[in-house]
Amino acid sequence: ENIYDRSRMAPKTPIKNEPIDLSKQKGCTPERNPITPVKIIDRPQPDPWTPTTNLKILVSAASPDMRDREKKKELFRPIENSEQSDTPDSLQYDIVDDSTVDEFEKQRPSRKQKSLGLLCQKFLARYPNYPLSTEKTTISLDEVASILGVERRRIYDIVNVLESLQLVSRVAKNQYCWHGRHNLSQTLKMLQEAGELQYGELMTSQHKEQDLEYKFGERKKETIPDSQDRPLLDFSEPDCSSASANSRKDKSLRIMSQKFVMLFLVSKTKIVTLDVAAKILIEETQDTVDHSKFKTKVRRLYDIANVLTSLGLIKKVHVTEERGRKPAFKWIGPVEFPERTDEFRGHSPTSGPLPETQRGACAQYQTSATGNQRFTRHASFNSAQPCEAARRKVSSEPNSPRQERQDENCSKMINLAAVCRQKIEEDTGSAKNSNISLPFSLLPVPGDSDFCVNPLPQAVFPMVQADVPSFSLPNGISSQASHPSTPAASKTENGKPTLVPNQPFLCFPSSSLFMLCGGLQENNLSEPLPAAGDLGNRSAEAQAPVPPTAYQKRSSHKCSSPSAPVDDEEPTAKKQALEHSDLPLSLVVPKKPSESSKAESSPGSGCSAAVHLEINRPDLASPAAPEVANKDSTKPLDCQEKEKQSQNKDPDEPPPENEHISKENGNQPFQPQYLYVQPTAGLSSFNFLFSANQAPGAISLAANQLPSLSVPCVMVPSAALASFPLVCSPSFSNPLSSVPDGSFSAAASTNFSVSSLASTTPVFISTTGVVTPKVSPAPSVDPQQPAHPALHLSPVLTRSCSAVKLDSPVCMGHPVTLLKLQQPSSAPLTPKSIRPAHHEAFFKTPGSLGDPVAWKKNEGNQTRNASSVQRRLEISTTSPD
DNA sequence: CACTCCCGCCAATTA
DNA sequence: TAATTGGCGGGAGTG
Repeated sequence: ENIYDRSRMAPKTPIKNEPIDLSKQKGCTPERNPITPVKIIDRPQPDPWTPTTNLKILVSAASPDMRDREKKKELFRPIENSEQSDTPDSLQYDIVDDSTVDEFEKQRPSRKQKSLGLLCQKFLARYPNYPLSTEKTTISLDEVASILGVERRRIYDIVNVLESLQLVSRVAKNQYCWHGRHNLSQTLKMLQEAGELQYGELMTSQHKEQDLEYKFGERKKETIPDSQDRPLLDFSEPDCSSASANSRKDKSLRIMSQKFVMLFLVSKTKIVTLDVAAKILIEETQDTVDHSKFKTKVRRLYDIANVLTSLGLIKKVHVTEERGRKPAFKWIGPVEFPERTDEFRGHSPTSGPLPETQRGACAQYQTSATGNQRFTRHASFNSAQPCEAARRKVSSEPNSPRQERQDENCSKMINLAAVCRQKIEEDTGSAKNSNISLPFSLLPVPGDSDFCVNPLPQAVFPMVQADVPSFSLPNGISSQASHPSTPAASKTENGKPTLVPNQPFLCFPSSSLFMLCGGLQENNLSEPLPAAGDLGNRSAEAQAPVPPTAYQKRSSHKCSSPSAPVDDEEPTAKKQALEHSDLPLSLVVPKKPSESSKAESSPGSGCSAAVHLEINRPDLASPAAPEVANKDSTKPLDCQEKEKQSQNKDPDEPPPENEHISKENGNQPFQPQYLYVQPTAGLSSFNFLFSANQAPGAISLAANQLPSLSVPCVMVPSAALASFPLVCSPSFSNPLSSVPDGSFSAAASTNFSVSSLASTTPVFISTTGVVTPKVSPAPSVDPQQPAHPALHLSPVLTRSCSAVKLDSPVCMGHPVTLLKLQQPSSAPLTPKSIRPAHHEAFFKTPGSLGDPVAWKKNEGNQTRNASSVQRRLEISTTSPD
């Protein structure tokens, strides 16, 4: 560090080419400022020039090996201890062999040693992950290049990617400011949102069958106003913006990196194959896919992937499909973004108590968003590189450059999100004009808009957060829900608040799964749970012991973790464990599922889709729904919003229990209460809705409180993504006995298995009442008989769902039935029918999407601006000193 | 041979 | 105009 400080002095431009060997300079004291950047000779000399050098060296030495290992193992274990180790995960692993290797390594700098990934690690090693806010670390490109012994060009590669994640920002020529990972979670969150908008459809729709599907296997999100189908944005669409020069920037590594990350965040499996990513990223056309272009894209993706790997956000895996095994990357970073992922990821396996934090975060988020909105304008276009333009422009405004930058970044992101939303809105509703950025929250869209769900993460969050802390959802839910609900419920029914409050949930942290169990209260409950419990004995334990509250054991990790740390980074060990389930390295994906098969294969997708559908169809919601909504209002605030959206669905779902439902609906005696759970950890975009009241009576959870169990849960894929596996067993509580009504019964237990892929993804939700009554006979349902039956799923769902039944390892022992919620309407649909629609959606280019014109217009304008904008950042150059 | 991806030419941007 | 950035793709290293 010392080094830099000094060195950083004046930013002189370095001489570019002189081949000075810094390498030799080892001797040199770090101090020597690398004013001129010299190229260093390739061989990286491990010699310690600077104090930190040693570390680097070690790392480097080890790293190559490490990399290899990675492949084999899981390399990333988060290192908790080392603070120094900047890089969260990756770095550390390197350390392994250090001693031995280095020398010899030096000797022969194999290609690996020069790898960008390694280089990136070295780079990251120089800076703290979480720098004190106070000190701003300035990065001098030249300096770094010389220190690391590489050409600047390589540094740009790294910095550009880091910049896309806002780990650094460009301050001026040759100068970058190191921000560390403080903002990482926010950035990811924004990307996720943007990604959902942008790619949600794709994901869902993609039919590219070959490529995409297997991966995503599903269309996760149609949630988006499919009707419109338009993707939202194109962020960086290069093509469009010919106007200004989108030219370079559009294609920029930076944008590509963001998109790439988005894909992960949107993907339910969290695995993205290179080729798919390349295709998606080649916005131009899937069609034209030039081979050459494709190749180039892939090269770039490797570059990006190497950096992301160094950051510990992804790891390489292989997806096996028919054709064979394809290289792919799996997201191992945080899935949820509480606010500060960082913290979590660090370690706290325990439930991260985020509540406040998150809220705070949210608040900030919003704030920033709003604050930034101004940026939005620029960005609005955002489709095309909003980011850069924004940032650069912003910079133009001189306030505090740095801050602004960050703001900018945030703003950019936000803008994007906003844009997306807008679009969505537009789609849904109507208004198109608005270039404007919306603030943050989505708007409820007129009419259908409900779907919007996605958009509102914030609101949701709070809830979750709250929950999380304690035990993750359950508590929070229960608590919140209960409270609010209680009154209502109580009124309605016996006045028991029971609904929510007591529900027990189980969450399985498995990366993707969540289990929700209702009705823990009852003793019985425990049983079922336990079964499930495989995953976590604890879960069982927890539940058992604690009646009212739900506890999630693992969930705590996950759920709570909204931070989702689990998989992500932190717990290596955990991770591994989880991962096992998830996927080791290779996955096999059913790429081409025959249709029928397909259903099976992609349960998750199906489900998601189904869910999605539901969402979309407000119609479903019986008239009651609205009312309900109102009522809901009584409920917890947070929830309400979500609920609204969800409501539609819910109403339906509950129905599964015919009786109750009917009653309910009619009477609405129960107010349907839903709890919305934000997708916290791992779930990227799922929303959970729990109907607090739902069928309380039906459920008859005797327990006063417990009744909650019976509450049907609805998963809503948040906007697009949704594809997470969830399992909710409303009835869990006693599936058997529990169902007084019977209606429930079936639903009661749920299982879901993770499909192979699934491990990560599939989620199932069973609502107590399955939406479609048709199927099953409630009565018949046995807990054991899985599945089935009872519910009916929309076709789509069905297939997926049906498949679902499996027992995943996760599954608990006892057989649970899975229930899927579907929309009523859906039933008739066949998957096929559905698909087509999706197809279209597929890759559309932005233009294709919505109104091309409109878009373009906007974009164009913006673009111009953007283009015009140049980087002004300059450094005041005042040397710090 | 297929994957990876390093290397550095050279154009677009900036200064 | 010079320097900085960074797209791009040849082709080498690896397995």
